[in-house]
Amino acid sequence: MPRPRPPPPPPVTRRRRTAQEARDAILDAAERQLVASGPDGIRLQDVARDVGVSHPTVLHHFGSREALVEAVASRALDSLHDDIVAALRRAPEGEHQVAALLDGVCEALESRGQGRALMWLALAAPAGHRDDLRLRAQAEVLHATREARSAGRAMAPLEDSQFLVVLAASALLTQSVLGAQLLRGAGVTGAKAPARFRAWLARLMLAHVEREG
Amino acid sequence: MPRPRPPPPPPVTRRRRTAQEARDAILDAAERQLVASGPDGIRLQDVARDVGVSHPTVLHHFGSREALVEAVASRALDSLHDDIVAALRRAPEGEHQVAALLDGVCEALESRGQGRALMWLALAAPAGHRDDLRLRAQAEVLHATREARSAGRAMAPLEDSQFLVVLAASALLTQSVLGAQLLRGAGVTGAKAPARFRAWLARLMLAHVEREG
DNA sequence: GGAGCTATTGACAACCTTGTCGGCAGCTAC
DNA sequence: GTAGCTGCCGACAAGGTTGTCAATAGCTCC
Repeated sequence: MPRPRPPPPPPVTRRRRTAQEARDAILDAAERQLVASGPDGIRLQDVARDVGVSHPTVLHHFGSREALVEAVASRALDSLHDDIVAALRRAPEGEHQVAALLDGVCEALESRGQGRALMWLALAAPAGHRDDLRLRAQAEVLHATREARSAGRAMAPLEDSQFLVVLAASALLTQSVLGAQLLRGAGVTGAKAPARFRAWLARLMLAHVEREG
Repeated sequence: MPRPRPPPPPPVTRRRRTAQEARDAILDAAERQLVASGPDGIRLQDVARDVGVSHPTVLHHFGSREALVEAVASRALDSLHDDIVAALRRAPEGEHQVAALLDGVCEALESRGQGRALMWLALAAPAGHRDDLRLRAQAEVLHATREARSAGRAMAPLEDSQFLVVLAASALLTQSVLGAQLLRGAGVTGAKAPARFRAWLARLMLAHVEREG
């Protein structure tokens, strides 16, 4: 007779969510952990406490820690991708197009720490496992725009547009991870330094495009 | 009488290093772990096994895991800084100066995974703890060079040089972490893609400097 | 009101990690 | 050779992690 009645359990009333609500809440908490401490920093106990459930509940919904990490990583990358696509679509026409575009992507990378999440995952990935940065389409759009503008004049090769996209992605991603740290390290001061840097980068890219076609 | 003689220990002959040799070997192993799995991935047991000692030996030499991580991080960052300074000094004069410089810094970042180590540490750092990227001196050297060249003509502000250095650092660092992943994601193919990208970046920077003074 | 489904839970197990401790064993100096 | 310093080790402790399981308790449907 092993303890037929454990000490009368405190008459707490359990909250019962739908499976979807529970999964979402758990993913939210896990994503915060991912951004803050990386995939290895995701602890079932912490996530559970954050959501207000016990850790077996997390396992009930995701099966294993590994599956949870996979789920949160997929969701974060998809959401980042969607945000970036939305930012690109939102970019206005005209002179300040590039600057606004960079600002939009920057917002997508930094608003919820998605840039950090991406970098964590890239570092932790077992040697090129996640290789879908999905920049190809953006490079092609940029190149098509340049072709339309050039109107038959000398035209830079496709690789030039690809490199431009890679350069912008590198700069914005690094900014989202290192924050103002890199700028401060170089001696740039002021609260608006990141914004100034983005504007400068936009001018640099624009000048390059106008020079090279 | 608790086991006065455990099964006669296998007559292995211990290897006895000097304290310095042991510390260095342990740091080497811990650094490999740091590059591969980040600071959180450094396990005393793994490091010890890698070196060929028992884990209490590691604790004997460093006192605690935290101290070991701190030591390996400091050593890695110092070594990276030294390598980069050496690469900058080595850069030749003349037209291909910038390209060679980027190649040198790239080598310093990638040869032993130092770029990955830096990014791991930046991500894991508790909100701007390590802020010494030490780019300021390099920005100032670049600016001085430009001033000497400009010879009194219109001169870009110091911030322009600082942004240039930040941009180059971002691109090279991202390359060292994401490797060819980013380039492949943008649609760039070929084994020499990273080198081509660096050469392209060098031309871009050079063109900017010649345009802006 | 009652039955069934299932989200939820406490208790437990197995494992791994850091850290401590006493003692063993190379190396050096005398 | 032998005494001492100290690098090194086996064994153990304490705490934290993931994962299992049987049981509980909300919610919906009848």
